[in-house]
Amino acid sequence: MVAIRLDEIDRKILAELQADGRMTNVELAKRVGISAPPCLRRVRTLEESGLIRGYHADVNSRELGFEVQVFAMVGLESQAESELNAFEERCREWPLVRECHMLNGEVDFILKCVAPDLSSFQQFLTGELLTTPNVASVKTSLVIRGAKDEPGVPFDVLEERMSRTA
Amino acid sequence: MVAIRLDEIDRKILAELQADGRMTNVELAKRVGISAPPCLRRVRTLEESGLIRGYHADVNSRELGFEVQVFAMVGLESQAESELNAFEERCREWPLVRECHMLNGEVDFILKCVAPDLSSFQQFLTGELLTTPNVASVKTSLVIRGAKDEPGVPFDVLEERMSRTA
DNA sequence: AACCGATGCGCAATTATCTTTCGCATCAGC
DNA sequence: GCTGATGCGAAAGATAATTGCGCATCGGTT
Repeated sequence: MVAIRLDEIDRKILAELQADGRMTNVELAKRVGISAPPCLRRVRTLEESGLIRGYHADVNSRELGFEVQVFAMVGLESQAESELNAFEERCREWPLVRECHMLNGEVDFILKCVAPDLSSFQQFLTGELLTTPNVASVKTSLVIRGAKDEPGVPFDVLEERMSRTA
Repeated sequence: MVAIRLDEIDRKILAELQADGRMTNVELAKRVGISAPPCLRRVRTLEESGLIRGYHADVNSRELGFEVQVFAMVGLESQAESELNAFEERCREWPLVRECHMLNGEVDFILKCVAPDLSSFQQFLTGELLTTPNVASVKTSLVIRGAKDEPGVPFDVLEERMSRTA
């Protein structure tokens, strides 16, 4: 993963593909103001550099049958590095856990979970999470409703910064 | 948004496009075991039904210059519906706030934020979030490191459920 | 049991897009 | 003012998307 120098065209490409990852290359090229071949080369470079990690369809989880979304705050008994790694590895194995972030402050981890219904989440909570060794405390909060869920990063903030730096 | 009956092929399509949203239709068709034309028709139907909300490139935010990721727990003075809506609307306008979920329990909202660096987050926190009317308390937690960040939903859990129902 | 409309498949042909190759322009460093 | 590196655009062949159409299957009906 080499550090890449991005020009404005690259940033536009990223912004466009973040907004619509299935855009055709010719459409993308048109929007960023270059022809298709160099545009494709830039996209490939961005992919290979790791700046673009992948492309994902944004699936409506509720419609699909995942009615429940929960944030879980987890505290561990021991914060030794090996214990932290062990817990993270567990999280990677649990399909209902979609995100796991280590935090500063009183809580060690925050988990974003989904589940088909409350009872299957409770089952996961009591049967899996709470019985995991080294887990000291778990506080869960149900998502009542979602107000905003934007994927990725705000490119307008980035552009603003770039123009100030330049 | 009509309720759609999904068969196994549809679920496979969703799973594949969630994993790789830029897959060509012919490749997708091959993987789910039908020919290209009906596969494309199914994808269009899934898009129109709202089950597929869109496609997004997964951009490496840290590489791009967003070094800081923060979870903010927000409590409001008043939880009247109009006040809740007003706060949600504010969140939608803040580019640094990527997600905003209303929670049950002591905290009213959880916000997932990104920022280029700590100082620009502090600036947002003190200059915007904390000065917003009706905001009673904000507790922030910096993400030390990310352990898991899977987009979308676990289709294997879904398949399991379906087979039990059938 | 035979009919029949609805649904959904695959094949084939057309159109659009992707991808490679090549030559040319620009620019930094010497 | 030379020279190598970089990146552009045009053209062409390969691949994929998209449309039209005929056929099979499946329920519901007579």
